[in-house]
Amino acid sequence: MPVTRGRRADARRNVTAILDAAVECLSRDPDASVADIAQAAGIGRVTLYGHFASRGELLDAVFSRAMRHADAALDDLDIEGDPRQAMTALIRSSWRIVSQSRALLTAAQRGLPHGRVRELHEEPLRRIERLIERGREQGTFRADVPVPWLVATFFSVLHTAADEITAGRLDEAAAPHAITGTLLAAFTPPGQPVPAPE
Amino acid sequence: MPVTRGRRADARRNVTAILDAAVECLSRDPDASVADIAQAAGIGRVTLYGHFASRGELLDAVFSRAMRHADAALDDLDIEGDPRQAMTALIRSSWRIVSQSRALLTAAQRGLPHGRVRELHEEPLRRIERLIERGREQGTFRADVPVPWLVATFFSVLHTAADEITAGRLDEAAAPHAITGTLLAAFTPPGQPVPAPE
DNA sequence: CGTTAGTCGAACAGCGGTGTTTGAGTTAGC
DNA sequence: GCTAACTCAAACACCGCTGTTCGACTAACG
Repeated sequence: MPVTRGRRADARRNVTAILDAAVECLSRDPDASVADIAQAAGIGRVTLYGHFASRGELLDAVFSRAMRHADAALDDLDIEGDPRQAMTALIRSSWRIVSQSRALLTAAQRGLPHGRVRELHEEPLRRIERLIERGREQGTFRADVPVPWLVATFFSVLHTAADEITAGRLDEAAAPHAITGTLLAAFTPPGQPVPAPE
Repeated sequence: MPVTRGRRADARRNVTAILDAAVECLSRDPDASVADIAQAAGIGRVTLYGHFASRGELLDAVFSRAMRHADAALDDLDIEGDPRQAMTALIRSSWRIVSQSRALLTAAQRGLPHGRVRELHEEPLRRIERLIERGREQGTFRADVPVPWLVATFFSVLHTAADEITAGRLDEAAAPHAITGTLLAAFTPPGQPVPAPE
């Protein structure tokens, strides 16, 4: 019952402590146990179960909170104007978020029911979709492949970059250039020249 | 002890039956248990352990066999000539393989030690690397991002397409066009026009 | 046709996780 | 300062999985 209001102050404090600890633990190990998380939060396992009925419920809460934060961070971003410039900005902001909480995604994909991850991604996803559609109408982005495919490509490239960095095959400093370069090229309509990134 | 020669005929038959069943089970459920696999192979669990000392060893055998098959399938493919055309051909062939055994990869990533999956990917991976390098030297592919990054992009896009199909968001028939279109664009040097796929 | 390699089911031990109960202790809030 | 809300450690039952052992059975191979 993680209702955050009407409860005692220490209870509320504990809920966020659990959530924070969960983020930390799951980022380190996507299979982290409830016991691990409780310990990292500095509370007893029983207390945790007092707030979240099951491991799944906790996972859901953790991930959906992270997505809310991500979406909020994207809120103060100007999506209007030249689609290509807007896209570059959107990529940069998204990259910051993804590169931070990539491990969390793995945990969510492993422990949440099929489709739930996507469901929680819905809002930030629609942002990208809208921008792509606008760019298509103006002829800036390619129209010979479906929009959902371009959206998927967007996410895919970001996550791949994160993976490559963790694997030590991609320099963290070189990532932004590689990502934007790749995505802007992937979005360019056949026949048009690939824009130089940055 | 999966030494395939010098053993009795039924033993050899069983080993391949196990491997086949494992592919089938793990494709359906990446967390399939040893019991599931044994049952699907039509043999006892004990017999399976007679051939593979542990779950991990079985998984390794399954996946490395799959990779050997994949690499062999790529062998009769002409990589010489125009890099762009060669790349298109390589993408098509790789796509056939990936789209078939994508679920297997998930199982391998989950159950094999870190890096082992990549290790087994090494040979087919080098194929792509060589082609990309050749294309760079000729100015056909972009040189402003690292080669390993382009290789990672290659795999990433293929796997994403497979995921999108399973999720029902991408039409199977539309996939090849989307994939080659995206990858050829992503590989194009800044300033050069994006080639029309196919 | 005999020997040996291989198979089989049942049963066991061990592990690590989840989720629950109990009863006593502590802290917030009025 | 009283009470209700909350915390906590320990212990429990339960689950499914892995990997092993046993002894009997059966099929391959020479």
